[in-house]
Amino acid sequence: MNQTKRKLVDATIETLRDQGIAGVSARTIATTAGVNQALVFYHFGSVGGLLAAASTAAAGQRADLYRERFAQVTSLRELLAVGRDLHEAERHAGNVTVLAQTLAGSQNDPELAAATAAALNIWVAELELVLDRILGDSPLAELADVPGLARAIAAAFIGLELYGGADPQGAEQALRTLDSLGSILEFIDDLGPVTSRVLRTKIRRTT
Amino acid sequence: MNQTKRKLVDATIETLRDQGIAGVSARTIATTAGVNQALVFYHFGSVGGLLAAASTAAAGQRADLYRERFAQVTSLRELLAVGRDLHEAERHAGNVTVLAQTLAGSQNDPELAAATAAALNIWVAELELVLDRILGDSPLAELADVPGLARAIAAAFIGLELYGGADPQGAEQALRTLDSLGSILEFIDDLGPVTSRVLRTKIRRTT
DNA sequence: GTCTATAGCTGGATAGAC
DNA sequence: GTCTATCCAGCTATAGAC
Repeated sequence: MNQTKRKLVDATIETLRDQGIAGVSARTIATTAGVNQALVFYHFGSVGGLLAAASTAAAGQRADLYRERFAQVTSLRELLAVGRDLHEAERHAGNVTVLAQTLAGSQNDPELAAATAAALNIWVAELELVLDRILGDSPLAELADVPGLARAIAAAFIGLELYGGADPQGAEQALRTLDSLGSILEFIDDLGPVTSRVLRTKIRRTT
Repeated sequence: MNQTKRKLVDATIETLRDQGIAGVSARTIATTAGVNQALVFYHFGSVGGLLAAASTAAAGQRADLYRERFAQVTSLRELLAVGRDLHEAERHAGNVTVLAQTLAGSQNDPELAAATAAALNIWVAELELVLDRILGDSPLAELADVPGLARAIAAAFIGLELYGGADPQGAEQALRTLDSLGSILEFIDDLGPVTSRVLRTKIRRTT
């Protein structure tokens, strides 16, 4: 990848983090990158194209970084802990914000919507791997189908990220509660065979 | 409230729903409202002021509408069902999208951030009421503190809304899984006294 | 309270020199 | 591959007629 292209992608992430989707333009990005505004169109065709590329790049790079951490997760609580770390680290780097903001921008830009969905799927795929491994034969796996759960977690994570932008304390409060919920789910995970069977039956009856 | 002001607020909601935060401007909103663009500044001072007003209005009106439904909720599953209805109904009306998009716009606009946080708190307050009533003395209430849980639910809901804009099928999959998770939590809610005690002990040990 | 008109700026996008 | 220069559309915001 070209040096200038990379600079533009990095600058897009930075601009998205600091200004939000409403603050991005070929000019603001190019200024941040220290290159000429026309290069946005030369390299990416349009601002939307650059946003899409940045969205994909941010997700790809970061998922690579966290793959090893994910691989070591053996419980829901640990998964939550990784999520917390990721939240902290990426809040400053801006990679989660990129997803949140491009997601918001996807409303009126089908091309960006496709790219953002693809970027999100990178994370979702990682989550599916972890969940498959963690849940294994626990009662949780039986009903909380892994693909759906992975998507719910990713969406909730994005929502929390955005929420934190408007109300940091509220978001922190929510995060603490999620830790507690993790304990509950872990409890389910550790159920004895008898109680576990009761749960299974109960669940089958309600679905 | 003035007729024109109302028209502008309604048009803002509509524009936010159809174009996203990146697509709003005094002109696009005024055109949708069928009034002159200068009136945005006359009535609301700035586009940001109008966004803030729309955010507050959308949340207030809708919370009023759903208060009765919320009051009849007696279980987590029912709460989820109301959430699903709200999701469906408001996706078309655009009131949830307003929150999601103004939340995204809050990144670089402190005034809008404050207004959006206030709007979200309207929903959070409703949720707290319901959760307090539902959870009562269940084992869940002991650790999943209600204020944090209410905020987590609101944030997740917003995240799902945004996610649905980029990947409708993925969002639907996630929603289905949340229904299942509701069953699990209800199971916890119905635990016998013995198992319930085991859970409490376990939880105390981990926090 | 609502309109027209306009100043002044920033936006996307392209042509063409280098 | 990068730059300057430029077109034109759209933007916020204000002044002033009605």
